[in-house]
Amino acid sequence: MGKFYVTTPIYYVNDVPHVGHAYSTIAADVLSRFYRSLDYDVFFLTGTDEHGQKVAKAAEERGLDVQKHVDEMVVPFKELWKRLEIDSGFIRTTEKRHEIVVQAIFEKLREKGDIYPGKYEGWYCIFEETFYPESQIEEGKCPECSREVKWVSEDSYFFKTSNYIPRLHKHIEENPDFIMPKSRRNEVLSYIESGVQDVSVSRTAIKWGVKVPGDEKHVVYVWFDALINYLSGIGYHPDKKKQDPNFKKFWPADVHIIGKDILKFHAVIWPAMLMALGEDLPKMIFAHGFLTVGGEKISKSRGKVIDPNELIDKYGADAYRYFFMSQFTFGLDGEYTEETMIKRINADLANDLGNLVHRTANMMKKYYEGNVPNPKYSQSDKEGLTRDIKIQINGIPNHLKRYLKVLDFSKSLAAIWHTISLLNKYIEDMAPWQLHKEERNDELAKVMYTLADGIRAVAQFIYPFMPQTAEKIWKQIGATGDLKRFPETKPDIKDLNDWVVLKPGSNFKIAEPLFPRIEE
RNA sequence: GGCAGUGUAGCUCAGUCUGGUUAGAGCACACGGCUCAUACCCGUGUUGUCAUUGGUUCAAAUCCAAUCACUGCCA
Repeated sequence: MGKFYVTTPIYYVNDVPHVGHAYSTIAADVLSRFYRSLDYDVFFLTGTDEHGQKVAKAAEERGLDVQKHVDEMVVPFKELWKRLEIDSGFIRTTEKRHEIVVQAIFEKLREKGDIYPGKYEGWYCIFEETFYPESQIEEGKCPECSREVKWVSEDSYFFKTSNYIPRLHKHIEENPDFIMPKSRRNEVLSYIESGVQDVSVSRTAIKWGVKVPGDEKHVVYVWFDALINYLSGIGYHPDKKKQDPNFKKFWPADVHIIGKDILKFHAVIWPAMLMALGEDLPKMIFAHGFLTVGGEKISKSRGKVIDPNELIDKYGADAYRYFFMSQFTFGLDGEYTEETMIKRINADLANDLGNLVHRTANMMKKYYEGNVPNPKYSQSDKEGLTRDIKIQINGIPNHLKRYLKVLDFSKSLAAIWHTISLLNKYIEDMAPWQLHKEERNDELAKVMYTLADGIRAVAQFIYPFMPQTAEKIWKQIGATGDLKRFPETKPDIKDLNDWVVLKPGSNFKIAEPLFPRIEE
């Protein structure tokens, strides 16, 4: 089977984790679980970016040793990922395994002449850790954060980004899926067509960072340092003899999930670095949109930070995951309100999914003491509602493969929810309570089995999105197979009797509703 | 200032590339049905000058032009 390597950005530890961080990370986790369930060998990497001026300053303000400070700051991230059922590898840029690789890469590129010494002069914003051209500066203020900028002149190493731009341009043109969505791809194309300067990759004014080998008054620029995590996290080393076998197995990355704000670093500088190293480029860089509140970007300075922990406390991890994956188109901005979240939880999770499982459980108890009956599908089931259900379920795996290939999470969930609606409608149309009253036992057994097995399929479909709920359902319906093995599409449905997956006799229990309705 | 994108039902959006049956979905709302269920589910229905104006065409939400509003990237 194939391999799949997915990454999120590594998050800057100066922030407390917010919904934006969780958004990228959940998306990556869904992909990672999905491909695992298809039997791919999956590596999912997230982590934290812990170097840079801002971090050192924050530590100083707290009167703490910087390493100690970052050791503390990383904790809320790890805890949040645990709560959200994020199943990933984790890298910190202050780890030895990372720093060694950064230095080795720096050294290799310097020997190659791709990194050369020079002088950097310009307006610099300490907060953003970015230089800005004269034209963007108004009244000495940073165009991003409006803090004061300083004129800085310092020795610096430069990376010959410009060398690789023609090749990069060609690569982007020839690989339409390299930068997604398309609007971002156009942005990058027009940006590199306007001319790209070599980037400064070291600082002398900063101490907290990876030391430049052989020139220790320099520290490696945070972005150069940070991007390398995608390699160091899977055991890369420029010296092939020092590489971990994992690297060969997983590189190139199948998708880097990023926010649209860091597109240029990932779509221009990063590929240039990889070309300089002679490594393959990632297959896809997907820049998702921002979550907005009141139409504005969520930001600390505007006081619009939303703490994921609060929402998880109130609604649970799976409802959280479901809401953010279903509500927004991944490449576009999306407006967040808690009211919408409550609506979606009630309508989709409580009414549709939760109630489907619950009502089925009740009938199963009433008619069969909770033991899933053995169906006898007959000739007449070659058409009609039961077959419709089977066909619908049979189509889902391919839908999901197609949608998730382009990171369309909301369409994926919509397809699954369409199945859930059909199952609810199936109950209505077949009216098991009538069949029971009239003692049409064969028909009743067939309907109840179809429901139970339909729920089994739904549990497997939602597993990548809502692992806890899938587990709960799996247990509740008494399934014994592997929940985490994605059901494959059957090429042909000739005889429904060939399609008995959930074992008849399984004990389908009544349990607490999966998602209680939220009353406002 | 340059380039790009967006503007469709009360809300969130699909449809636009490759013009062509009465413009769709979900939510919300109204009515009806059902009763196994978490007052749930099922059915039916309402609402749209498809941003504006003009053009091309037998035919435009879809193509073209201009305008307005908002957004992004660059300067």
